[in-house]
Parts: sequence; structure tokens; C-alpha cells
Amino acid sequence: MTGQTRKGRKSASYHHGDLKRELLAAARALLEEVGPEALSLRSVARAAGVSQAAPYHHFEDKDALLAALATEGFAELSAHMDAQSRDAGTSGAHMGGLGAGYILFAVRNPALFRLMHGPRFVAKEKYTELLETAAHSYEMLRAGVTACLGDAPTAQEIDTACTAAWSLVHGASMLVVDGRVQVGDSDEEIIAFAARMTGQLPLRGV
Amino acid sequence: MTGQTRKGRKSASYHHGDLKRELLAAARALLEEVGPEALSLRSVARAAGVSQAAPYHHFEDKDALLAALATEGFAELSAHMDAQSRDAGTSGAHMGGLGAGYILFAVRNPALFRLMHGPRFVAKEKYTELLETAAHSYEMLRAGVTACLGDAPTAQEIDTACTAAWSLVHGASMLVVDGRVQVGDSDEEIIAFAARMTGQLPLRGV
DNA sequence: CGTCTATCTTGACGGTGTTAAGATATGTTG
DNA sequence: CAACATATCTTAACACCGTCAAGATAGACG
Repeated sequence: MTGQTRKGRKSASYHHGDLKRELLAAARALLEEVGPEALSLRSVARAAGVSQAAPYHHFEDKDALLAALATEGFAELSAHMDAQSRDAGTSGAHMGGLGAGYILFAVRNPALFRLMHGPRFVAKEKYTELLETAAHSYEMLRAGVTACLGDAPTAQEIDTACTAAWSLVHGASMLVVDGRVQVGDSDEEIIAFAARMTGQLPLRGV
Repeated sequence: MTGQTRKGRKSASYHHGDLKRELLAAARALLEEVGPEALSLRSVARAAGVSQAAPYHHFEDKDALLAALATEGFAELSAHMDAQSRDAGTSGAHMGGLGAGYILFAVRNPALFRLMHGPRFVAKEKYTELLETAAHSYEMLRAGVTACLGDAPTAQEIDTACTAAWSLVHGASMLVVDGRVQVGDSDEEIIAFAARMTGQLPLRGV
């Protein structure tokens, strides 16, 4: 019942429509099921109903598939941040929304979040799309922080404030995902937690 | 030349003195060399000069060895925090020292730091010593934060401040280890960076 | 129809974690 | 010292993994 052959649109064997997307979907599901360490390429292939070697016709190797997954993750991270901050009235509320989106994404996709920040892609210039998508997430945060600073902040002040805000939000996400900090399961509780955290930063007003 | 048989004190075959410690040392060295993902139990055994199955007489499985390594890590993390904060005059400087020790440890032992916070031990009550050692690190931080708060803070204020401080320092460490934030290599630069980060928290004085 | 190309499968290689069974060294007791 | 008991290590095997080379199949196009 799992991943027979194909959705139905195409014939039911050998060449299915776009195995690449199906592999990603299967990997995504398995990832949250078994964790990033236990995820095997073979199990992904099995879940997609193809042979062990089939993925190699769509991805260079296992890391390439995981990089594509991580790229997807950063795009969704940005989307979460945007969704939570879009309707904010003040720059402080906007900042809180960005943090809430960040933490919400992490809590809802813990294994993917870990994969995105795992040791697999550190200093790997090879995955340029991944780097760009990740950079975009950071730029959103940077813009939000800058808007919260007083008039004419120096570049160094901006840097410090951005790095601190990023660290705070990223660290809080990590601690929650690691189970070292307990927050509720509901969106409201997570958003409230994020607000408490970002409220600790000296960003509002001046 | 690598790991022949034994240091020399004991006979040079079969039973060496304390293989357990040697395995941990070999694992520690290999860990920083190849990263936490690529570390294999067999390679550790090879480095220690014993057969592949020998580690199983001293550790239940690979995770148990890694847990012992992580426990070592948390003890050293606490030691780093203590060393950097011991001589501080003010509570604010003390807090800065705690953060500096935290980040210093992470930068000096990136693979171990990642292992300590990896998905391997989340919610595993099984490794009690690991949990206790980790809790001790957190208690140090909590004490430092509490000392920075004004008089008669509520329990909730303490919780929020502690979680925020922990998040900030932990997140900063992660971002540096991931290479997403650049700081210099010297102790001085890292300490200055830590001070800039903890300086962003509303802890000094009131 | 025949051919070409993209796609997938089969089968193999070396490496991994783990276990069972046997070998060897140490320590203890007669 | 000899014999046993126990702790320690090795050898051999299992299933699983990532990866690659070679071959099979399906669809497109002349």
C-alpha cells in the first residue's frame, strides 16, 4: 500500500512520471519518521517503489538528495517567517513574528531542521542553491532586525544585533527541538514563547 | 605506527591495561578528524589496535561509547565556563565569562559539540550520567543569569532570562561551528565575540 | 518497423553495526 | 605448581548500507 508504482496518471511500471519529486517526498516523510541519522537511501527507494540504484539517475549521491531536501526546508522556513510577520504593525512585532515563524518551522519539522544545520553541508560550496536559499532566510531576519534599530546605526551595530537575534532564535529552536526546553504543542504557545525570547533583545525603539 | 598494542607498561598483546579509556581517546581524536557522521566503531577499534568486536566488551553499543564521549564533553564544557568566569568582578562580567567559555569549548571541539547536541541522545533517559552532566552545565549558566537579575525576580522572569541566555549562547556557538558566523581563531577574538553577544541581553544591573 | 535515448533493474564491491562462538590471558584455589 | 574460573580479546558471520558497472525495458522518432 505504501508506494506502489505511480499516482495513476502514467502507466504503472518502469518509467514513472517524475521519480525525482517522488523520491524527495518519500525522503521527507521518512526523515521525520526515523530521524536524519537513520535515513537510508535504500529505504527511500523502497518507499518510492523503485530499486536501490534508481535514485542515482536523479541525484548524484545521497548527499545531493539531502541537500535538495534541505533547500526545500530553507524555502519553507522563509515562508513560515513571512507568514508570521507579514501582518505585524510595529517593527518589534514584525521581529517577533520572524522569530515565531523560525521556531514554528523547527518544531513542526524537527528532523528536517536538524538536517539543514547538520554537519553534512558545512562549508560545502558545492550546493549553491542550498546556500542561496539559506542566505535568503537570513536576509529576512536581518531586514527585520535593522528596522528595529534606532536611526543611523553603524554597520557594526547592525551586525552585532543581527547575529545576536539570529543566535537567540536559532538557539531557542535547537533547545526546543532537542527537548531541553519545553514549550506547548499549540501554535499559540510556541508563538508566545518566541515573543518572550525576542522580547529579551534590545531591539524595540532605539 | 598508529595504535600498536599498548603504551608499554603492560605486556604487548591481548589484554591491555584499560582498553576502555584507550577507545575513548581514540574515538575522541577520530571524531574531530572525520566528523560525527563518518565516525565508525570499527575505525575506533582499529585506531586502538584491537579487533572490531573488542569495544563491545566495554560498551553496550556504539551509542553507549558516544554517550560516554558526550558526557566527557559536557564536563569539559562546564570546566571551560568555570575557567572563563571564575575571576570576574561583576555579575555581568561573570555572565560574559560563562558565555565565552561555552563558545570557546564549541569552537575548540566542534565535532564533539555537535555530537553532544545531536539527535542521538534526545529524550534518551537511558544515559543518566550524560543527562546529569549536561544539567550541571545548565545550572552554572542559570546561577550566573540569576545573579544578574534585579532583586526579587519572579520565577518566570528567571526562567525567561535563563532560557534566552542559554539560547543566545548556544545559538551563537552553533552558528560559529556551522561556519555561518565568522569569528577569529584566537581566544581573544572569541571572548570578545561572546561579550558582544551576552552584552545584548538585558541582564546587567536591573 | 528499427533505432536511439532516457530510465530503471540486477548484481556486485567494500564498509558498517552487531552477535555468536571460540581462543587466550589473568587470578584464584587446591 | 596445576587446574580451574573468569575476564578479555579474536574470528567469522549476518544483514544492512552507499555506490557503481552492466544489462534490460519503455517511449520517442526516423
